[in-house]
Amino acid sequence: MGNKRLYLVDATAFCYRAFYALRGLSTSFGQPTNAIYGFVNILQKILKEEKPVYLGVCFDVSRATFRQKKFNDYKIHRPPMPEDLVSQIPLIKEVVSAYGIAIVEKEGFEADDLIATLAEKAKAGGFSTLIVSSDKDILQLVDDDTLVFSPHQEKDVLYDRKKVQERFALPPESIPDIIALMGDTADNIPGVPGIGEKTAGSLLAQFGSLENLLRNIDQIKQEKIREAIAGRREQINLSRELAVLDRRVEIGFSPEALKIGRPNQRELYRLFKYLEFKKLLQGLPEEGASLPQPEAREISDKEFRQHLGAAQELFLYGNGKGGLLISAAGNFFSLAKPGRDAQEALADPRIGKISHDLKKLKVELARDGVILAGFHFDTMLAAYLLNPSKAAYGLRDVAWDYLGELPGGKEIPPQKAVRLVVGLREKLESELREKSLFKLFSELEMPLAQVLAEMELDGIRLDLKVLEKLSLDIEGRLVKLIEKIYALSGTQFNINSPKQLREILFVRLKLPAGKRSKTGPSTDEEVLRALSGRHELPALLLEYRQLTKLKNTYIDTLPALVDSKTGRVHTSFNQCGTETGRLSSSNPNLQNIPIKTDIGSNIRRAIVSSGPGQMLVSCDYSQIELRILAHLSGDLNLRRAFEEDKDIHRETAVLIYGVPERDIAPAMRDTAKRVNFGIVYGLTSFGLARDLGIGLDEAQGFIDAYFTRYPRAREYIEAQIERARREGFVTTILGRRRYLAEINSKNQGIRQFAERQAVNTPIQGSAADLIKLAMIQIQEKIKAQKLKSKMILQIHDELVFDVPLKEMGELCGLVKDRMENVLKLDVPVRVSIKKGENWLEMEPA
DNA sequence: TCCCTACCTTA
DNA sequence: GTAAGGTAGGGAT
Repeated sequence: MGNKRLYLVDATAFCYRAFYALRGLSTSFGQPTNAIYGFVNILQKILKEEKPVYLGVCFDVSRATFRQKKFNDYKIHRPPMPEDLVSQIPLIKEVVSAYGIAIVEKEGFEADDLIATLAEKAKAGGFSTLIVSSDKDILQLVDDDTLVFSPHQEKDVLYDRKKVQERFALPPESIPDIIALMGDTADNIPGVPGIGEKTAGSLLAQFGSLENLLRNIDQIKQEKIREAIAGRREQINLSRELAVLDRRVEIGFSPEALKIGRPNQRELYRLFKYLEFKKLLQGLPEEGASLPQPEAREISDKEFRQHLGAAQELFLYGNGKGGLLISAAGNFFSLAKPGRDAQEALADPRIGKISHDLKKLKVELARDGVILAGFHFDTMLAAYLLNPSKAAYGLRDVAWDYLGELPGGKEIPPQKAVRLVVGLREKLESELREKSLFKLFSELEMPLAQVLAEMELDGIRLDLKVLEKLSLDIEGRLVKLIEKIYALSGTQFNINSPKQLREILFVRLKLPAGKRSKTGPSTDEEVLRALSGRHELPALLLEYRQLTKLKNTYIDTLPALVDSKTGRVHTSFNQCGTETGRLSSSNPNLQNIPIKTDIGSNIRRAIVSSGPGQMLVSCDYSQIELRILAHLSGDLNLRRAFEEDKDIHRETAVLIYGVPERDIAPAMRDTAKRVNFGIVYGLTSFGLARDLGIGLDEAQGFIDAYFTRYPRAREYIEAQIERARREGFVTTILGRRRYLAEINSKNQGIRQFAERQAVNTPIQGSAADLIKLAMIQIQEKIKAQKLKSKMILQIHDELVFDVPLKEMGELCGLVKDRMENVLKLDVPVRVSIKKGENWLEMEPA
């Protein structure tokens, strides 16, 4: 055969598949794009892997196909193409054309028939054909010159005669016979009930052909199948006719017409930009890449002062090598290494610094001994406040969202980056002002960024000896534990693998499976605890899990993160890592150091003050979220409880059980405590029942009682949900926003999740506002009073300080004052203070 | 090497 | 029932 190969793609089939596989993808203005995205990905895969020269993309034009005319029932039961898919078809065709690829379609014919015809004609023209399709009935076309490629998530399959034979035990010619028996849901061809791929195959193998089978129905051994086939002769014959593809559609075939032309990059860029396909855009050459940009001239430190002039603002972007790209007073220039004059300007708080992620820049510059101060405008933080729910806040992401520019390539050239920052600053500032977020931005997040940079740079001292000893202890316990686990299991396996563990527990030991995870029976803590009464193994597994978790996550990991220069660990506080306004911490995450179990909390003994004569001080907000609920809702009973300095959980127990305080048993207080927690999370009867291990009715009873006694808490909760529905977002005490797009979802589960977020976000976010503001003021005071104390950690409602003994009194006083009085709430705010040599052994200060 | 799932740690 | 980050396994690449 000729060495030229024709590629034919069944576009309609892939559009359907992508449409149902990638639910929910659409542009910001509501154009669904899931089918387009899925199709383009398949197309790119073919282009990349096969490098076709001749390629045709075939579409159905399905109004009154010849099949419908011929067979009245055909596809009349099939619902019309969904509206959201219909709207994507023209766009897919535009993309295909932009790639320089021919579209094949003919009024009244399906893609399958066009493919059958073209493959037939290609043969005569000396081409071999590779059909790209996931349809079963296309396999009837497979022969020596015609192959079918079926791209699949797990495994692509290339069908030749042998492969078809392997799968169906029959040659390609028999495919219509198979479909006549088993049906084809994708094509709405009815099958015989009870007959699937296997039965159809074995029947046909036995009788040779459908025709022969129908002639000798009485020879079918299984009674049920015999009767089913006998009763459907007519339908089976019709189905077979439907399954046979038409290889003689009147269509011209000129191979040259299917030769791929030059892709129109501009058109692809326009389409992908319109469709908001960021990843695909990055694969294209950058728009205007050929246009030269004015060069940012490298200047010496001597020239710096001239270029700076009287500028009060500096736009900065790090080049990653300690150098800087700078824009000042409209001049663009670069600085290989900041000299004396430049360093002075960088450290001068009166000269405002503008960049994307100033905290990171400050930390990087500090490594070279360069001080950065005067944080003025951070485009990353601005974008975060405008919408804290974005997946990423890199310069590329923000430039795309607010300037519609998508810098290509892996890294944005610093030259380009500083220009983007200049453009973004103006745009973002006006949006912040429009949404009344500018004050929160400039008076809270901007100064906080500087505080966080200082905390990161200071770092935390570890006592490595403590960790070393813990590691050895645990190692020893694990060795014995593993031995016992293997013995009880009767085999050695990877205990860390939930998959293998599942096999041991539920197959080998035949223990009863509990709840299911996505992939099978769960082996999580709850399940293991439930099983621990029936067998020795689950309890050992729980201990194993706890010990390996502690060892791998903390004990053996923390020492590796000690900086060799400073001898300390320097966590990163992520200022745009949460949707509520909280901080997050990583590398290492010091916000989830164990405390709840004895064995775990030992790790805290390794987190120590910076030296002799220093102590750690931990300052904790008491019940801050419930106090904020009391403030925001104005509920009288909640407010009174805090004003009278009551134990809030006890008080809640009194109210929901309706008994005097002296009759509140510890278990009752505990129940009330869980209800209080639940309220803050957007309580449901289902969730509370699960947590308390009680029935739904009983849980609902507690919730009803709660809201009867705290009526304005209920009003507040309803008002938040209502607000989110009406305006699309909720806000915190300082006006921080979180958009909740799914609050009006038609899917009940999704909608209710958004409702719980609407309840929780103002509370959690307001608490975050409060502590962030306190951190700024505390840092100011520490500096103003020239204290040596350092704020080293924030754990959502707790601040940790490293304090010289002689500053203890002063520091504790100022911290307590700022934390408690930073904002005036309608209820008192309480902070408790503990001190100690390490973060575990602490006593009240 | 990258991505997803399962599990577990915190407030 | 809210909000995070980290590790390991395992499969796709």
